[in-house]
Amino acid sequence: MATLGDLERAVMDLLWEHPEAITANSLRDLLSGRPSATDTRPLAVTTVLTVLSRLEKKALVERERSSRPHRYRAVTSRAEHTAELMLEVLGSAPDREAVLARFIGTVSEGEAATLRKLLGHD
Amino acid sequence: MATLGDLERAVMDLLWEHPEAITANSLRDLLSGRPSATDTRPLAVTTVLTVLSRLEKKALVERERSSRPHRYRAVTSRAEHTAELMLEVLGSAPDREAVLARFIGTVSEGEAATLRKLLGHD
DNA sequence: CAATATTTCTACACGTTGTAGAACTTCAAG
DNA sequence: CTTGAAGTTCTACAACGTGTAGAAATATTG
Repeated sequence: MATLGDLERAVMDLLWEHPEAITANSLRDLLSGRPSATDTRPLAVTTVLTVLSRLEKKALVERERSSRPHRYRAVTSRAEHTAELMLEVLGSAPDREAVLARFIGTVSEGEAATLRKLLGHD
Repeated sequence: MATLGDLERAVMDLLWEHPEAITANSLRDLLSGRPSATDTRPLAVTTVLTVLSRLEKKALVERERSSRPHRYRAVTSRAEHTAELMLEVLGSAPDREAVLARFIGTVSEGEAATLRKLLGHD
């Protein structure tokens, strides 16, 4: 699972916020409105299409080829994706428990409470 | 915090296994012995030095410039490093708790037990 | 000092990402 | 059907990171 570039990331963020599939043109408009794009020339649609293709190849995005302006949607939710990334990072460690210990030591108290709840029963 | 390439990773793995600072030449030898290097020409020591410099720039490695063949050591333990990476991934999520929920749902029962212990008191 | 070991510089190939024009395809209006 | 607009795919290139290492500079040691 490769890591995302800035634009790919921005596109994914938009797709994650949009439950319904969305067109490349809409995405371009949304991208133009985002903070980091102020005072920059709006992206060409082809640019957006290129990153969408790449994201599709990475299996992060799915497209409806049926509807004419193709519509794109994220394959997984951001939470799922992020959790997968975390597991991927953790997975490569031979000392998983030590990692978890460090990790736990850093989350906020509120989150620790959430974790306790999630782990609750046993 | 950038992500590591294969060789950078291999070097870090060796440094993490070696508590004492170690020279580039030793590292080259160790690298030649590792599984993925069988039937490959051994790396040039300059190659190892290059990646060590890059790792130093990334603040993952520290070198003793005092001793003549410089000696290198990892700045943090692998567990620390991995935990930091996990936090970095998690940090970029606006829905941290949802991510944690997914995450918890995937760790093994043994690890869940460890987590409970770590979160133990409340 | 001269030979040798070590380190730093410089270089290049290859893959990824941002970026977009050119060329091709499809669809709707006439 | 034809044609033009809208949409999609191809092709390209620059910038950057990484693997790789020779050349050049520097330090050690005999």
